[in-house]
Amino acid sequence: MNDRIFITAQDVAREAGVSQSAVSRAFTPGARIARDTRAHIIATAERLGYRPNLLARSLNSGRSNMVGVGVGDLNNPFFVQTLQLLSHRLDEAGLRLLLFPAETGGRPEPSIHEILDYRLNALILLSVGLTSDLAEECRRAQVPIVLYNRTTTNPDASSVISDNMVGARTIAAHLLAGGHQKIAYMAGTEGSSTNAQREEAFFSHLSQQGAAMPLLEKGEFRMEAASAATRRLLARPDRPDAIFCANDVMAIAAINVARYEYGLDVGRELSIIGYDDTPMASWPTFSLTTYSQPAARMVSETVRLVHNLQGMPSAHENVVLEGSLVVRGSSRSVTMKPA
Amino acid sequence: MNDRIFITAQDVAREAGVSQSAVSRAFTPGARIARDTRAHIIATAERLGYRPNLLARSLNSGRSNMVGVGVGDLNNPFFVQTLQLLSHRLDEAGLRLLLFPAETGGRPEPSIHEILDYRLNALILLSVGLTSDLAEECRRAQVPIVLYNRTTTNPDASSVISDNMVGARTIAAHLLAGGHQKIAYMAGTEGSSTNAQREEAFFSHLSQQGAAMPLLEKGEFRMEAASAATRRLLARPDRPDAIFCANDVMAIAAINVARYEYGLDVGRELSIIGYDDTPMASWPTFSLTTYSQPAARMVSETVRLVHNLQGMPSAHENVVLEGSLVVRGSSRSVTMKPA
DNA sequence: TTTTTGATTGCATACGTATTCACTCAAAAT
DNA sequence: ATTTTGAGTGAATACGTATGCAATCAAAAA
Repeated sequence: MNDRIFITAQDVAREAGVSQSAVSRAFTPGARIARDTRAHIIATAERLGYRPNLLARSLNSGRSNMVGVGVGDLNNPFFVQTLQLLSHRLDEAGLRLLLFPAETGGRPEPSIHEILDYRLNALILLSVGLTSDLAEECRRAQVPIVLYNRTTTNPDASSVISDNMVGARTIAAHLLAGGHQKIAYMAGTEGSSTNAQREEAFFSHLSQQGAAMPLLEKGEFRMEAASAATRRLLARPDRPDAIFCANDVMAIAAINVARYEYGLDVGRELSIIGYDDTPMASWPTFSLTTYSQPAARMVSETVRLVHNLQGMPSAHENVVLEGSLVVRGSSRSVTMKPA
Repeated sequence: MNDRIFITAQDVAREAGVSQSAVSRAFTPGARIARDTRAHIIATAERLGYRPNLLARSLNSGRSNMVGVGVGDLNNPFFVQTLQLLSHRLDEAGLRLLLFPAETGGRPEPSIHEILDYRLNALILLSVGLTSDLAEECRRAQVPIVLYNRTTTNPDASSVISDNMVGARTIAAHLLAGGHQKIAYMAGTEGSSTNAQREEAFFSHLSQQGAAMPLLEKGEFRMEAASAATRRLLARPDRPDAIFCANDVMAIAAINVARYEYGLDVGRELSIIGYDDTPMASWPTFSLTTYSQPAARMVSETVRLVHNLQGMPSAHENVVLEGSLVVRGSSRSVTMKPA
């Protein structure tokens, strides 16, 4: 069927007058082989244009040195940033990144099943929910799971998140300090731990402080849904004076709608706050107040987990990092006098 | 070293009372095997939790069904969009996407060398220049190359681009029709075919029409460089009344600087035009006039090429697709009366 | 009834590398 | 001079699958 011809270790061995084992050893750091022999073999290999077949190596060693990375929504710059960092960090760690679309329209992709059969060192899910089916399948395929920006109660998976409770409470406090009277929460994907934690902490902090129950709309972490949600909020007679959006993408959609469809002065008439601190948030057009997730550290922790899970597949860990509030112009910080 | 234990075809064979070949055939569509035998084997396999080892399969067949995708700058939404489309299309085609960072600070990554040893079906470079060294290396590794959004004179590579000459000329004509007197061109990465074609066509069309030679600044296709370039242009005594930026990212940087640092009314006092038609371009804040590159079709063509190159590694092709001008508010279309 | 056909199946081997084991031989220790 | 040591090497085998080849056997053709 296939007629591609490659130079193998056998060929090099023949040409160099040694055994195939010797060639293998010449390319294995720390293997027992004489200085001169190695030099000679390397030279011959170079001359013949030999390259070790990584598939064969992986098959032999039982691991592919590849990490599967499932991503849900690349329209979210936070995940693009993460993916970028991840590709570099994994690269530095000598691991290859197998990217696959994790869900299309909410349903998990079929390809994820096939991916697992590559003897992956680990599976990283970027903001993708973990079904128990998938967890079970990974267990059987002996592929450790690391959730990024999601948690789970499943003990068979690790996770790396930032402290959503603290973040949401900090934002609630910031809004109260700004003297906002009518606050709204724009929720992300229902059922995601990320949204659940932010929503829960936001509502409970407001309630603890004796503030009114916030309005609630669903934006699914996505631009279009968030635009629609914003319209519903702003069309109300008792229009809110502050919206906390569960991520930056929705916040930017909200700003666009508020400013260009309702002519509102965002930051004065209406405060809008996001979550993530995406690069765009700092652009002057948006100047978005938001809660920064430490992407670089989150990625570092993720890669560390992947490494740790190599030896001990069951050494699962749930990492929670601290973020920080970034105040910009889209929210007012001090109470305004009534007009 | 490694103690992971997997169920192999051998195990299934023993359990089902058949040979290993039979098991293999049971999982190979179109193989000669009896209906009942197959059913029995599949059932046994299911029961034991058997999954075929794709590494072994790839080693045997000589191709990994993986495609390497090298990406330079994920800060550019056009490539994010492309990556997104690509991940779905490749998936549908039964191919896996091996993502790797193609260049860090201008220099190609070392990992690209290692990637090639995975018996890739093809290597796709997203807006990354092809050095002759790399081309040679791919030739030896027998991995066909497809350049996306770049061309090359190298006959060992295919390419998919949109017609940059037509695009740039169309924009030049649009600016002239708008009565602009002092036009500037903000260049992308020097030495890239993409920039070369746009620059060449833009300049030559203006010159053919008897317009003045445009100003030239370099923005490297990147936001920060573009902001700096915009400042240099707008600080001039003979400030331009139009800037054609060689991509959307730079155009948006230019809008931000013009509007928030120089207080200019973009679209009236200063026309700014981009290239790509990134999702952001249509946001009301920017309302960017730009030239649309047909990402979906470009990706389809790319995947088609990857398929075609399977059998005939030398059947290289250079595909050029048509784009279209998208006029929005950031440029004026009609001549304005002098104030 | 004999021959032909064609569908199933197992055996053996290939894919290309890493690694264990046993062996050789020179240097060091006794 | 003899034993011990240890470095260096090759032969053999394992990793898990796919497939060419030959063998088997029942059905169909003669």
